[in-house]
Amino acid sequence: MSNISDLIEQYLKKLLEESLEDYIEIQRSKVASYFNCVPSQINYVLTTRFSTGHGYIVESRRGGGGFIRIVKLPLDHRVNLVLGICNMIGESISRADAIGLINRLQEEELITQREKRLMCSVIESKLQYLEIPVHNQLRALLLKAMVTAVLKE
Amino acid sequence: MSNISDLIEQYLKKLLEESLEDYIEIQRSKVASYFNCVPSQINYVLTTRFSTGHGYIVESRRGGGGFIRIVKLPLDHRVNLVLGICNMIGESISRADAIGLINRLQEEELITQREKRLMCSVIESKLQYLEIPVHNQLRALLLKAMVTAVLKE
DNA sequence: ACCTTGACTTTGATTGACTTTAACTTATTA
DNA sequence: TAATAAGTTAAAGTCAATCAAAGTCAAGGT
Repeated sequence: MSNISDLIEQYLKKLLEESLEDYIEIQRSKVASYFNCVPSQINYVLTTRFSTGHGYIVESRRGGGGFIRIVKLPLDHRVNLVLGICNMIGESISRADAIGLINRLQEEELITQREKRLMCSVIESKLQYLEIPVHNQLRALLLKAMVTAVLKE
Repeated sequence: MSNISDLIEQYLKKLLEESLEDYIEIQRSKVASYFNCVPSQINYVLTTRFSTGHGYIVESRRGGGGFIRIVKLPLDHRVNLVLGICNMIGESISRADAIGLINRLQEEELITQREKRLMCSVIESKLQYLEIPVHNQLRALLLKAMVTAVLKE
């Protein structure tokens, strides 16, 4: 215990709990200097403890007035389902499997018809520049991003 | 997060919303002194947040009695809508412009909050690990596919 | 294995010096 | 006197420098 990363993790989770919203906005440099560490340490904590796999979404903006926003996904069974789905998708997925999964989501009424069309259009768009293996990875990446995004609420 | 540019953006959008017309006319120097910033800051906001990519047209006149007119393009003529938007997107689009366009679609209530989040997640997903040389082109491709999927009907 | 650090990169915002344009005012000329 | 040219002032435009973040990555530490 009490390595800096754990302390920062606890600190951020406390902030999230105290927040009236389901998210917090921090400044990387502020948090870093509060903990007397280099700024990139914050990135380390974010990627190791606040990934989508852990039920968080991290957004940010650089430049003057930049910030990092940490969104906590509500942990109802729907979300668990989707986290499970993300796990299922893994690093790579075929076109057919992706479409199948999207159809499932729609049958379960987790997404609307329009959202299904939208997601399928992404999966099926002709990415003529890419090699096949990269294509499967790209699909997985995009699909997970999309599934996560529709839940974030 | 209270950088001046964001505040100016909000201010102008509010003016546009309150306006009875589909445009507003401002004086650069007035707005600048209202926000206590240099006049060219207004230009920065206009080019980064009110580009045609974002669905606005900016016209102006210099000299005595000069002004800047910001026209909000109605994105609502269903028939040519998809074609027009795809045209706007072109072969290549920056991350910022893509997000701006998606925001416009939502403001115009052509897409829902969830659909917006979904689309943004695609645009913002971290593709950097896959070695794709042409991010801007890929973005354009995906965005056009999504717009078409969700708006054609 | 996980954590910590720091050099380097990328993105975004702010500023100010300089340029261009348009309207107004005054002087000059047919 | 009316038309035109020249000068003055009041805008807006451009661009490059600088500042202010956050991101990446790899090397080293525990």
